[in-house]
This record gives sequence, structure tokens and C-alpha cells, in this order.
Amino acid sequence: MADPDLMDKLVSLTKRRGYIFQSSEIYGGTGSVWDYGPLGVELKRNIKERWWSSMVHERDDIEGLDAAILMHPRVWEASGHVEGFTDPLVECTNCHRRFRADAPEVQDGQCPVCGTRDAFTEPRMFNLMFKTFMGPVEDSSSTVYIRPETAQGIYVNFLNVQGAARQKVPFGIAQIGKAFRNEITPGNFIFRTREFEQAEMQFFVKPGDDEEWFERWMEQRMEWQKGLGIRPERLRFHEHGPDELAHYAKKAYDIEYEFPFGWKEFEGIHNRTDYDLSRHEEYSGKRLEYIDAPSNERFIPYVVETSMGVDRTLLVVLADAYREEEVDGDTRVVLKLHPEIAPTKVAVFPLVKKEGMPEMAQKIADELRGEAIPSFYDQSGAIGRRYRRQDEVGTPWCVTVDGQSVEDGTVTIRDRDSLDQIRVSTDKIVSWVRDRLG
RNA sequence: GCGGGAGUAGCUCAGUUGGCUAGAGCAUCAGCCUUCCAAGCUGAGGGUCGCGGGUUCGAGUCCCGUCUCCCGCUCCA
Repeated sequence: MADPDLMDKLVSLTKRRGYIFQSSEIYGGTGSVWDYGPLGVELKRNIKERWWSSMVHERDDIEGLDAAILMHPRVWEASGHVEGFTDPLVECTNCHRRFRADAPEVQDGQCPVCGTRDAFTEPRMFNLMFKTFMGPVEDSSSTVYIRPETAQGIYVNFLNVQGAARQKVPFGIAQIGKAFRNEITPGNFIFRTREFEQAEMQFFVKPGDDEEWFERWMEQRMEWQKGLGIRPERLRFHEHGPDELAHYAKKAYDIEYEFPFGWKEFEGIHNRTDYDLSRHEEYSGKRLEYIDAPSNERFIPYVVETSMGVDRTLLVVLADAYREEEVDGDTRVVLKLHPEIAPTKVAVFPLVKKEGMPEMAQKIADELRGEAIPSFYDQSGAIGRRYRRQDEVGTPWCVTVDGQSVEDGTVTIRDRDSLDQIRVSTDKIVSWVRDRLG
């Protein structure tokens, strides 16, 4: 790996500059939960809005949905989570390894690793789903789960959305929302957390068309990720082998990024077949068939799912954007964020604090904000220092007002990546920026 | 949850065998200097040393508990 300390540097930078804070820090922190600060929330929103636009606004065959986090408990029986998310585990008191209580060696009483006999603890249940209570009485009959994935909210609304939006198969439903899992081993900063956000799209197709659509969505998702400006050589597909496939999946590809801690997935494309809809039909007793209009053909659609970890994508974007570069013998830290997702688009500076420069720069910053272009004014410190501050948070452009500006109404725009400076008339700044934001 | 390591300022750390009002660099703020790529000058703010208890004349330093983070392990739908 290029820089094994990169994660530490990211944790430090993102805290110092207001991207990411540990949750409840003043109380000692809460395990593996993170808060997004002023810049972090902007970056995250920009990623989500870009995704939503490409999925929902730019297509006529995908509808949006925002389903509730709390659902009927039977949903999670149908989905397989109640069964599959609960593992009885025992631990060998000699070598401290953990094993499934139903493994054959464990049943025989011998530890598969160190060979010690009869040294297991009592089985303990590990449930990866958070539970809470619906209603004021803490009674087992009112136990509900906090969703461990967002997909089920889409499946149970499949016919609602299809009918209301008058969609025909093939079509998709997109949703962005939080999910919660009691991970045994969270870690790597925001990579694996117990509360996380998913952006996923379930695409319903006629059985038989699923493989073709799977290929299309694989390609579409990889292109989209590259469109975030991520270096292509750090992206790859990983196909799940037979032993890796989830219980619902016929085929699964991960999009992986080469993190400082290795190649890891941050988005999955899954062929979930008709598993989920069939199970909900079975458990709810309601027909979830789709009836094709002219032919009157009935079938339960197959589902091709694209499921992106929003927090993981944000980590990919930050890790990929982080650079340390030599500039005139000094090192600068720069986040080379794609301008469209950068939290601040433009920083405006007076070259020095006199001769009307601060007033003019303030006015330009106000104008940009008036155009809903997130902008930042700074007059503190030498000009070079202010450039470096903006480099560190990934601001693509800095506008500097100098003596000439006051006289002829032109300013310089400095580019974060090339360090080029060009002279632009003040009344052209907004259109200049807009042209580059796409 | 188990084993190991670690928690001192926003960040990175120093704090001698327990002993002055707990320090440094960077960062931040105010002012000065700067007419385009930071680390010049002056000054300021900021820490109940993760939290709680104990031993002691005295605890950042020793003991116990607890929380959090890091590395392994188990699990990752």
C-alpha cells in the first residue's frame, strides 16, 4: 500500500477540519458510530444527490421510495434475517477461538484449532439485529427490529409502487436510508459501523432477463463510481464464489476499492432471483405476482440489486482524493475531490487587508452564495497559507482580489489541481464556476 | 465477546524512582508584516491528564473498576 498511515491521517484531518467526529465524544465516545460535521454532511449529501439524480431523476424506469426503518417483525422472518443473523457461538477457553455451536467438531467436544477437548464455553447467541419495543410496554409480543438493510422496505412496497407509478416490468425502485447491524467486529473508521447508510436500487425484471440486466447494472455502477473521480486502477470487480454467496443470491459481484487496509467492497450487485418476493408472498399470504399487460402473463419478477454503502463510498472518495504533493520545496496536503461533490466550491480572498480588497472579496463571496454556490471568505494569514487551507478540505477554486481587481474589476482564479491562475472579470465568475460544475 | 497494546490541548507528542501554578511544535483567534502558494513578529485563548473509585502528606505517574480506540481471533446478508 502506498501509505500505511493514511487512515490515521484521514481520521485526524477529517476531525480537525469538520468532516467526521466520533459520536458522543465528550462521554468517551460510542463504539463504531460517527457524526458528520459541517463539511462531511455536505460531501455526503453531494454523493447521495448525485446517486439519486442518476437513478431517479435521469431515468423514467426507476421510482424513488423512503420506507420506514421500523417494519412488521414478520418481515425479518420472511427475509431470513431472524434465522440467519442469529448465531449460537462457543469459545475455546484454551486458545480463545470462537466457533459455531453447530459445527461437527464442536459437537464432538474437540477444538478444531488447538485440539483441546471439552474446553468450550456455553453457547451464546449473537444477534446482529438491533431490537426495540413498539409501544410503551416492554413485552415480547411488541418486539420490533431496527432494519438491518433497506431492501425489504422496497420489496414489501413492490406492488404499491408499481401500481401507483403505473410502471411496467422491467423497472426499479431506489431508496437511500439508514440500516443498523450489531457487527461483532466493527472498525476501520467509517468502513464498518453499526449504524450506516445504504443507497440501493432494486430492479424488477422478467425471469430469464435477469442475467442481461445484471451485466448492464454491473457496467453502469462501475462507470458511475469512476465518474466520482476515483482512480480506475484502484477499482475492481470481485465475483462471489459459491461459498460466499448469500442465501438469496444466484450471482453477486462486489465493486472493490484498494483501501489502505486492502481491497474491500463498498458496493454490491446481486441477482436476488425471486427469493424475496416469493418469501414475502409465503409469509404474508398476499399475492406478489406481476401481471403483464397485453399478454396477461403472470410471474414473480427477478430482482437485480445494486447496493452501495454511502459511508464507505465517502471513505473511498476521501482516501482516493488525499494527496501529499511537493510545491516549491514544501509539502502540501490536498484533497482532490471531484468539484461536483466538494463541500465548498469557491474560496474568496483579498490578497491583502487594505485598499478596498476585503470589501470587494466579501461582495463576490456573497454573490456566489446568492447563486447557491457554496463559498467561503477568508482574509486571515498570508495568501499561500489560505490556499493551503482550502487544498486540505478540497475546495476546487480560489478567487483572489488584488490591487488590479479594485481598478479594473478582474480577479484571479486559482485551480486546486493544476495551480494555474487565470484572470477573469468579476461578472463572469458565476458562469465560469457553473460551466465546470456540469 | 476473548487476547495484546494504547488513551495528557483541535492534531502529533514530552512529562525522569509519585513532589513547584502540567509543557513543546503545529493548529486556532486578535494585531503587525505581506501585492499570489503556509510555517516572519507580538499577544491571547484552550487541558479537572478518557471516566469513577482507592493508596498516599502529595497521583498524569501506583492499585482496582469502567469506557473508547488500534492489532489479532470469531462473524460479516
